Amino acid sequence: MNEGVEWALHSCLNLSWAEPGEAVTAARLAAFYRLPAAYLNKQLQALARAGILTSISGPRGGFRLARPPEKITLLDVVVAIEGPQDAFRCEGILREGPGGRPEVDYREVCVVSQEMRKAELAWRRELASRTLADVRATVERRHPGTPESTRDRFAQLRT
Amino acid sequence: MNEGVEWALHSCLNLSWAEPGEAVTAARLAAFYRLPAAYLNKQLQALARAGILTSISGPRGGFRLARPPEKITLLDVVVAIEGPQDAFRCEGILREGPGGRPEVDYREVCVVSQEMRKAELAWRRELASRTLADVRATVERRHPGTPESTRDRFAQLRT
DNA sequence: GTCATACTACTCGGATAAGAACTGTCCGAGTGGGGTAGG
DNA sequence: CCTACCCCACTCGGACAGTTCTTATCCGAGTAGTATGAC
Repeated sequence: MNEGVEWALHSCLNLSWAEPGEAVTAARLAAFYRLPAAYLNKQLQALARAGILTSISGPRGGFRLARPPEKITLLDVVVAIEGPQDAFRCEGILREGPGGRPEVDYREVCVVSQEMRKAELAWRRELASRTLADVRATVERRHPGTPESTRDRFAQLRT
Repeated sequence: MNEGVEWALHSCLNLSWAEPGEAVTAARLAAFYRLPAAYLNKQLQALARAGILTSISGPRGGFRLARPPEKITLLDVVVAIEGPQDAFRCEGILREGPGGRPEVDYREVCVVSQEMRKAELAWRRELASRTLADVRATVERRHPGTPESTRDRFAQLRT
């Protein structure tokens, strides 16, 4: 799985702690964890294309969450970065086997493919059941000072 | 996920239908689905290293299952090909953040990492609950002629 | 006829390239704010 | 003093290289079977 997934999840989390209505630039989000700014920008663009973030150009621009954290699941973020295709690639191997028919969709017929999809569905279901708000609440319960310190860090990085 | 996973799963399944005690060469397993023989051989080597297959050199050599299909889970095969590491790479991003400590294992502390691991565990659990024997039984129920036709194919490919 | 031996063909195993995907970097288009000059 | 305009700095966005991982290929080490010759 792409490394950008980790960056995207943490960046979304940090954005959820930003001042309401405030846009945070990719440079500041990157400085938070000493990440390469231009590359993080690329990932944030993907999140914007997926409708998870809104991007604002120009001075005072940056990114902010496009909808409340309760409406953003971890699966949304993962799919935005990784793409919607399944991790297990069923290349229709049976099509090349004996008695294979080109017109058959072997993702539906192949038992191996079905089992792999079932497992992947369990993974997706788990990710879809957790929202950004859930994660944020857990973090705040364990480390109550996080929201304030995050806002402070952003303010400090504003130069 | 590597394409070799699909090849490995189907090859193991085909091996489970081979004559008991018969070793099938990588070339024949590859010809079954018109796969590149040398590369499939590489995947089969990984399965052998993982203890799923036994490899025999020389004439009349090849691969066969190292243990009965009831004792081989889909997870075993996936791990043998993909490696044991998690798909979600937690690079300890928090270590570089404010107040990060180098000695902390952030896979245990980071809430994001925990949620991702939980999802991945669900995936692994699903794969571990299905054995090669289960898949084989399902295939035989839907297509009763498969065992015989598979053996015929192997015999035909023996030249 | 039997046995030992050397040979040959066959298979796995790891070392070696080609290709694709991920990671990282750069510069241009667009935008909003602030300074400035005029009324 | 107020307003309109212009310039500039700032940010995203997509186009452009470097590196790692996946995919594919090849040749050598080892082995089992077989043919051959001697006894």
